[in-house]
Amino acid sequence: MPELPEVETVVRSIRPHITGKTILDADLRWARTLAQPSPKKFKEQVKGQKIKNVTRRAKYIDIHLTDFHLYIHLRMSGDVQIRDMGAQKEKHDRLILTLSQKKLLAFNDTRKFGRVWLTNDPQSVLGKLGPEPLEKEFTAEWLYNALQKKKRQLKPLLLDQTFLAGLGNIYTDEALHLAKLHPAAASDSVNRKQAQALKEAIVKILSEGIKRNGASIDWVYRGGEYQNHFRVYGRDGEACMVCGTIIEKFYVGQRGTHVCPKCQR
DNA sequence: AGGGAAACCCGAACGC
DNA sequence: TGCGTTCGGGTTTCCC
Repeated sequence: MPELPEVETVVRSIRPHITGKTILDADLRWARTLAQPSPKKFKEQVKGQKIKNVTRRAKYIDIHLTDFHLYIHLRMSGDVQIRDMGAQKEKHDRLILTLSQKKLLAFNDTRKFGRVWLTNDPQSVLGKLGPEPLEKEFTAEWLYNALQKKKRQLKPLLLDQTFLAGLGNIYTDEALHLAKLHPAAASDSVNRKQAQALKEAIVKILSEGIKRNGASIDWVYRGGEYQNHFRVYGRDGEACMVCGTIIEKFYVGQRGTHVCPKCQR
């Protein structure tokens, strides 16, 4: 399931292959994939656009075009693939862009949760996002102050993309374990030292995920192997790698949550 | 404001 | 083996 490190992996893998190419045609295979604008307008507008660059903001893939930004959010099961012209269509393809130089860009998404936007106003898509955890703006001081201003459980707050943009369920569990903080703890109960530890844990966990090309639980295509290095995620019933206590699983804010009851108070 | 629930989806995993 | 049920993941939206 694509979280930030998986999205980063996709961006890095497609960027060198599509930058500089022109979009010749668009085949929209499931209308609801498109969040904005209408399918007809989308096709009109995207044709003839040249791909200038591919970047990432939080979990949004940002394809910079001549006059627009094409944003793709992979949500749960999405993937973006480059294929040769004439390649067989795949079962869960939602959008296929025909590119110059006989290439195709396919957005494939089994569970149909992923969405695509075409706009010349980045704010309309990204406007509400919080800071980027791997940028300089994300400091321990900022985190401490931001946590103080809220009275929410730590994990749901960290998952809130308007608070901090990029953490998903897996990496949040991992970061909280590394920082020795309990997911249900009140955000304003975290002291400066703990905020510092949490900041460092988040950066470390995300960087580690990127280094290992993502976790790929049911997202096998990229072959990420971070899943072999989970500290707590999916390890309920097994021993904590730090203290040997049995990892527990319960729900916080409707999300499956994994915790070492001894390390995380 | 924050929390809970439901909705959107499918396939894998599970129970019988 | 086959069939029905449950689960999970990211995000939005609605309700209390």
